[in-house]
Amino acid sequence: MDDDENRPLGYLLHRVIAQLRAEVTREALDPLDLTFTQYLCMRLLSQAPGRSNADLARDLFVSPQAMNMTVRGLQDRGLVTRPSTVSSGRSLPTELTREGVALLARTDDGVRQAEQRVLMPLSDRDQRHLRRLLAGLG
Amino acid sequence: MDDDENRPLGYLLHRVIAQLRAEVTREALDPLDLTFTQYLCMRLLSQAPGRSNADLARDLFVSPQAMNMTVRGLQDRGLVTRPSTVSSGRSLPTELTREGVALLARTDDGVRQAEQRVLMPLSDRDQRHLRRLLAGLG
DNA sequence: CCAATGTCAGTTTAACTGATATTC
DNA sequence: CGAATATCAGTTAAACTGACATTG
Repeated sequence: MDDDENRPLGYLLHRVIAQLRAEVTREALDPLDLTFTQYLCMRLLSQAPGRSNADLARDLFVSPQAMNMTVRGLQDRGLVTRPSTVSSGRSLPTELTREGVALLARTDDGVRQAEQRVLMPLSDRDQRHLRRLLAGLG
Repeated sequence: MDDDENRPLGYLLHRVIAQLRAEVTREALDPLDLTFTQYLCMRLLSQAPGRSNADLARDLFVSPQAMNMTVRGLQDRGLVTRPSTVSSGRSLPTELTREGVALLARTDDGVRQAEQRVLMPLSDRDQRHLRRLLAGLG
C-alpha cells in the first residue's frame, strides 16, 4: 500500500498544480483576460528577455506551434513585441512591452494570495525549501 | 529581476509537471493505452478504494463531469468496477478490478524511470525531502 | 544539403459550463 | 425543499501532428 512518500511524484505534483492553476486563473488572470499559458510566457520573458519562440517552447515543454499561438495572442494585444524581420537568421527575439511589464505587475498580488492559500499547510521554512528544490529542477 | 527563489511557484511547478507528464506518458502509459488522467485516477483508487466519482473529482481538482468520462473509459475496459445501482444514495463506490491492479503494476517501472530522469538534478536526500513537502500539501 | 526557425492548417485531448434526474 | 450525486450535451482551451518556406 502507498504511504505518502511513496506515492508517485506525478500524482503529488498534479494535485498541487491543478489547485494552484485554478486559483491563480480565477483570482489573478481572468480579471485581466490572460490565460495561464500567456501568464507563464510573460513571466518567462520578464526573467529572460529576447527569447525566441523556439526558445520559449523548449523552456515550457510545449511545441513551437503552440507557443507561437500564445505569443501571437500577446503580440496582438501589444503586451510583447518582436521584430518582423531580422538582419541575420529566422529567430525573432521577443520581449515584453511597457504595457506587458505593467500588466504582469498587476498579476502579482493575486498570484501571491493564491499561492499562499495553496502553501498554507507548510511552514515558512518549508515553503522556502520547496521553492529552492523546484528551482533546482529548472 | 527574479532570482530563482522569487519566481512564482506556478511557474516552477508547471515546468516540472510538464516535463514529467510528457516523459511518463510516452514511456509508461502510451504502450498500455492509458492517458495521464486515467493513470492518476487508478493510482488514487489503488490508495483509496471505494471512492465515488465526486470524491475522485475533488481529490484531483477537476469537475465531476470530467472525472466521470475518465472513470467511464476505465470501466469500459474492465479496469475499474462500480455497481450500477446501490441500496442507499446515488454515490457509486468505484474500485480497481484485478485487471486494473495488474495493469497499474505494469506502469511502475516506466514511471519510476521517468521520475528518476526528471529528479536527476537533486540528491537522494533532496528528492525525499521534495516528496515529503509535496505530500504535505495533499 | 542539412538543421533550425517560424508558421499555416487540421486534429485531438481533456478540461469546462449548463441542464436534468435521482436520492437522502 | 435543499444538498449531493451522476450524467446528458455542447463548448472551449490548449495542446498535438503534418507540411512547407526561409535562412545560415
